Amino acid sequence: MAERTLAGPCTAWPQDSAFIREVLDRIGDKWTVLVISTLGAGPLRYSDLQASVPGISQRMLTLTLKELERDGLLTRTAFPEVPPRVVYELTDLGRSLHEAVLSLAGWAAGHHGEIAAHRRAHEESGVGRAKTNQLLRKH
Amino acid sequence: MAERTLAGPCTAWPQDSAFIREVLDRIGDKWTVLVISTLGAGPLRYSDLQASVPGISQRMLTLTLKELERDGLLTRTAFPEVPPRVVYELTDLGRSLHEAVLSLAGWAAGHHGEIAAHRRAHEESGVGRAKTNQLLRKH
DNA sequence: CAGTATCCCATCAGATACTG
DNA sequence: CAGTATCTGATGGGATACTG
Repeated sequence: MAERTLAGPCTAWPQDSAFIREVLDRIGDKWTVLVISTLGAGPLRYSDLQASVPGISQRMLTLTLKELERDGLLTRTAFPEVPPRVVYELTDLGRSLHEAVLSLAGWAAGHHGEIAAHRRAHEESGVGRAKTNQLLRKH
Repeated sequence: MAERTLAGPCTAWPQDSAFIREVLDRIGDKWTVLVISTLGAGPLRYSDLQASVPGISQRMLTLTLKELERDGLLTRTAFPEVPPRVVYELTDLGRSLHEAVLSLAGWAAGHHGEIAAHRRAHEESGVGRAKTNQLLRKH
């Protein structure tokens, strides 16, 4: 087990494939990385988070925060004042995940142009001409 | 733009947040990383892929492969024989994504124990005692 | 302010059956 | 062998209304 390459049949790395699924289930949803990245700059209260993540609903913000807190990626601190004030802050674990996501973002920024080009090429050669035989008999 | 930290309000990094979404939409699904990692060891034909990724249905394998091909992450080569033989192979782009995913897997393997511990702690203190007041008035 | 509680629907993915 | 086609249940997430 000196080299962990995670290549070949999944049955050869059942543990690792389970771990990957766990992380991807965590960060693969619509809002988690946005919340984590937003908190990457420092602690924020609920309403500020909602303002900093455009489009997120109260429901999804609350759900996302609860899951992240449960997994120890952030802390929730409620101040017994009126009106209430609740502050969310990344833990060390949360910050380390943020860094891991950043490296993925680096790949994304570096290669998304290449991917976009491939998609356009595919639309032209595939939809435009080659597969016409298959597409024409649609109803 | 010397430092790309992806921290703070999402409105401060609209481009990057879009790129992240694109990658996560690609690798965040149930099968993509498993297929990519499986092909990381070398080219495989359709039936071998299905055998190497336990639980995947024909439908999902086909869909996943099509999307990966469209994005230029792998190539599909059909040999005009009978019975048919189709071989899938990662492109350079696909291999670079595989590496990016590996670093995430490294984080997962290194920290999943910590996360699991947090979850257990949460279940004991949260479900077990503290939030009883809220839980008891369930219907 | 910081959440809960419901309703509702669009998409995802599994199972099954069929085909070049 | 390498797919396609169709049906269907699960679930993710938006909109809206209400509360301590």
